[in-house]
Amino acid sequence: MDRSQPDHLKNAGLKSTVPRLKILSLFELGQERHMSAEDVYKHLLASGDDVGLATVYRVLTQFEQAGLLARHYFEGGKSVFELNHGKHHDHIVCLQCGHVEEFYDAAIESRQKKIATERGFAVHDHSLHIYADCVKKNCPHKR
Amino acid sequence: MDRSQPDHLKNAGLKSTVPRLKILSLFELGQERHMSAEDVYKHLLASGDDVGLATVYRVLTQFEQAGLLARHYFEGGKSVFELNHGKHHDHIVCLQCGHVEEFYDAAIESRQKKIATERGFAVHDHSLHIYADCVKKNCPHKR
DNA sequence: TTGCAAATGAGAACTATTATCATTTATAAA
DNA sequence: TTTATAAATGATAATAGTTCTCATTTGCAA
Ligand SMILES: [Mn+2]
Ligand SMILES: [Mn+2]
Ligand SMILES: [Zn+2]
Ligand SMILES: [Zn+2]
Repeated sequence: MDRSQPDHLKNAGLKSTVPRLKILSLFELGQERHMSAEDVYKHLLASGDDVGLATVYRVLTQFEQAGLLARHYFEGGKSVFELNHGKHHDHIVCLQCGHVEEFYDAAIESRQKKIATERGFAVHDHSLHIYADCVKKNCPHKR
Repeated sequence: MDRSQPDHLKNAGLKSTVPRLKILSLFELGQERHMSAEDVYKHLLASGDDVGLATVYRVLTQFEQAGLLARHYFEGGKSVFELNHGKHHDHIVCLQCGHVEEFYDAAIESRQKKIATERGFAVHDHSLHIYADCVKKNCPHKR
């Protein structure tokens, strides 16, 4: 059986407050999969929920630490977050329209691990971002 | 025959000014390979050369656009620069000591291109950063 | 209900970077 | 060589993203 949002928070050791529930459902409703703090803040404002920007930042970081969200650092400085479904993947970011596409390649993953291990590193994590233009599709995701 | 620094600048369409020459030789002397704007600024101060911080930022960006330097966005927000020797490579960053190690893997590179192309993207560039602890070496590169 | 640690919100502070603009400088013409 | 001038510089203001501070509010357990 599915668990409710308050349970998700409780399991993460976070008490279920109004701002946390609102932010979590924003991601779970899946309107937009990858969102910056500012994106989240604006979505909340737009739906009449007034949550402080500082709270948005705090909650996003807490959710990341609790494993509910994953944070990515794309070019452009601001971090973006997405629901953490436990499946690691990498990203292609379209430089024209900002569209983000996900991929996973077992061969790339294993070569990375091999390379780092051979050199005496214990891998924590990695990021692989491909910056490109979605030419064939003629950028259907204008922003 | 090797070309002088002023020639490097001239070839890049940049006139050879004192700050530009100082910044270029800082990278060419190779004391530190990967440097942030702040790193460059501090090195210059330390050697008695007073170049404005704004100039450091401007020159680094110009050198990047001219192809003299490559810029990387590691986690932590600040960009780092290194001499662009024309050979693309990726990075392993030690989370303990900050040491940066470089690698190149043809298999990873070609899989990336294949994946992006199959999905209709024209790749501009990519970044692959592995974040790790250099355990075997017991972090010999303390910062 | 009440108690209170935890969470929140408003705004200050901070960090990295870019913009503004008066002054200086590299270079090319005279 | 001077000189003209467009480009470059440096001080500092401004901006963007994010974190910190602290007085007030709130979830929740007794
Ligand atoms: Mn994703
Ligand atoms: Mn490098
Ligand atoms: Zn990956
Ligand atoms: Zn690569």
